[in-house]
Amino acid sequence: VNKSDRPTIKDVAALAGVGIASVSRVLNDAADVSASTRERVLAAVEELGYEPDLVASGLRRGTTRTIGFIVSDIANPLFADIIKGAEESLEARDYVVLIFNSRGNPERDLTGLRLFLRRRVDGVILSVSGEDARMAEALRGVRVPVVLVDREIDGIESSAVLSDHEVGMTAAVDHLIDLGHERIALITGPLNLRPARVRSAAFRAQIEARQVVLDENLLSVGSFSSGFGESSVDRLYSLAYPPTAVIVGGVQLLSGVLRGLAKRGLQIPRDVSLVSCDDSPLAEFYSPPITVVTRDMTEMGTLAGEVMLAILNGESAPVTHRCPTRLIVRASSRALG
Amino acid sequence: VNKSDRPTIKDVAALAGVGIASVSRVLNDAADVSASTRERVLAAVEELGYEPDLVASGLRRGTTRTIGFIVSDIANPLFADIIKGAEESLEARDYVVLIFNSRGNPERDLTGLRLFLRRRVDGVILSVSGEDARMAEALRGVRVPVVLVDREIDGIESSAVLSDHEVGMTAAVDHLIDLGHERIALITGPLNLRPARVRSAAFRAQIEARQVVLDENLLSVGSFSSGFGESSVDRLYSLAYPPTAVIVGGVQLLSGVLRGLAKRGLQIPRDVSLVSCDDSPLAEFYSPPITVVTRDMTEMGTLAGEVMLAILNGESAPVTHRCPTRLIVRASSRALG
DNA sequence: CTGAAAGCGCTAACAG
DNA sequence: CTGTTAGCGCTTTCAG
Repeated sequence: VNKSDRPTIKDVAALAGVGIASVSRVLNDAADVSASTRERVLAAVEELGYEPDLVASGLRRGTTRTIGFIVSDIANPLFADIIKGAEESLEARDYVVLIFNSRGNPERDLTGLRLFLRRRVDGVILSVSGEDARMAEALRGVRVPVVLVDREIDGIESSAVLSDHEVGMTAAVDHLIDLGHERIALITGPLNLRPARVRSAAFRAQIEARQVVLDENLLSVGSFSSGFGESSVDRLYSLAYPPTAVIVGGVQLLSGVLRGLAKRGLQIPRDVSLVSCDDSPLAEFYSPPITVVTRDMTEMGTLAGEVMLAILNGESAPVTHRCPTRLIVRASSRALG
Repeated sequence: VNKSDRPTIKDVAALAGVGIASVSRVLNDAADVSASTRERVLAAVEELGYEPDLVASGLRRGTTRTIGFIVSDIANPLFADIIKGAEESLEARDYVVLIFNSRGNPERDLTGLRLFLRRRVDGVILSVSGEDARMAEALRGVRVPVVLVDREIDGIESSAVLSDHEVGMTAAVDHLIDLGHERIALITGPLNLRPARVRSAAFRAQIEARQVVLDENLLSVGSFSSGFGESSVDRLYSLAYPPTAVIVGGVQLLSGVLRGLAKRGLQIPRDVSLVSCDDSPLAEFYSPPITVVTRDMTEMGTLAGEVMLAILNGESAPVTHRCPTRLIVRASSRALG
């Protein structure tokens, strides 16, 4: 036994009466070891309660079998699903996923990235809080595989798993216009985050494609927070010509929007039709149930994990996967009039 | 420069024209180094973009400045808040939090614990999926600090941060009885998880304390899933004497209960009064808004982090913190009749 | 004040 | 088939 109270490979070797290399062999390769050696080693491992030190082995091997995942908001259930998916594919190959929550703060993105690199993670998956130049700069020096999830960073050509927000948003706009709406508002997060950026671009594009006049006053782009949802409603319904329909671009935004609408006594769908991006228990069980654009986050995570594994296995060419979004029509949207 | 493309302390030392020990000194102690040496080292670090290898330093120092956190369900926003709190206190002291999601599977709890120990985390915080004997056994051999969050494990005397579910549940029962309800149902998760165990014990105790007849048929104890909520409602409303009020013991259970109630055309609070444990956007914005027993999860996380830091700093005596729960009366509960 | 040297625990040649 | 040995990159005595 050694000075510390935690057994090392030496202790196991001594107890088993073999060399430390044999212990290592039994625990790893399992190749070319006699049955008797194996047995004695295993017995010693058992008796000592030995757990190999992955820090030491990582130092020696140069790999930690750890993937770092930076998410912009762990409180958002969508991310929980992505993470779950990524864990599933990665853990199947004996990688463990380390999660860092940057909480909407691009500064923390950088901190998290540095943290991971110093800990020698084998790869990073990013759903960061900011897609800015500093992140691009930081990423340029990264020598491990990088996979972006629903994020795009200028000048960085890494693999990515992206949602087809265009399709979903286009469907949402079409749905409302088909119902006779022309004054459609969009409330969404900051343009430096892909979901908001792509959604608002698709929104503008489809409004114009359908020959509807685009009123810039009906665009409310700012943050994904519930508070921004509420203040946006306040502003929109102070307009001379308020919207007859609202598209909400985010789960937590929805809470705020509902609160704002309720506060003003506006009823859904009588006074306003609502479509929200990303499903949630609130959207599903609200009365009336909210029409949403939904997507399979778990699948995106799984895909991200698989892409990571592929890179780790040497398939080097960066790939981009696009994941579908689709409209689920519920009771919050109805014909104008 | 060395064979790999990542600079090491040696490269820095060579470039600065000093010994590697000096580099280490500059980067750590910062004690007893001449200004000129410091400058040259710092310049070399900058030029090379050197990032110290925490795996190597961890091996040498015997500490990784990493705390492992096992949560039973990362998709539950409550846990996101706990994690956020823990991160805040721990990161302030330069520890990083590694999260493992056991997804309601006690088997995965064990896997996660082993993973953490092999990676030489400096401590573990547990909100595990099962409080069983196997976990107790596994924990007995752990030589790093352990902090339990809203969990209790027989035979393990580690520090813990616990919610006062008794107080909240007692208030909920009192509230409903005061409103004239006598047939009160409880739907909650498995008894091998503290929140469900304590809540149902408190429920029974207070029902009896108030001299109300306890009907075992009104107790629905099984899982925290939304599906169990729905099937429980089905069963409860097939009884000859269905409840007039229901206490729901969990956030995802609530979705299922609401669905079940809606399916049968039962209106809240006209046909049934509802109280739910733990607040959520769904509870807040449902119509009618749901009366809930709430608690500050972020604070629990912060506390857990602080307790961990205290142990890490050598304050050895295990402590148990109790965190308050309180009733928020909304529109889902009203006088019977 | 600073460099040389000895490991932390493990794996991967390299000889037996 | 198995033991010995040389590091992985870093921190920390121990002598200068």
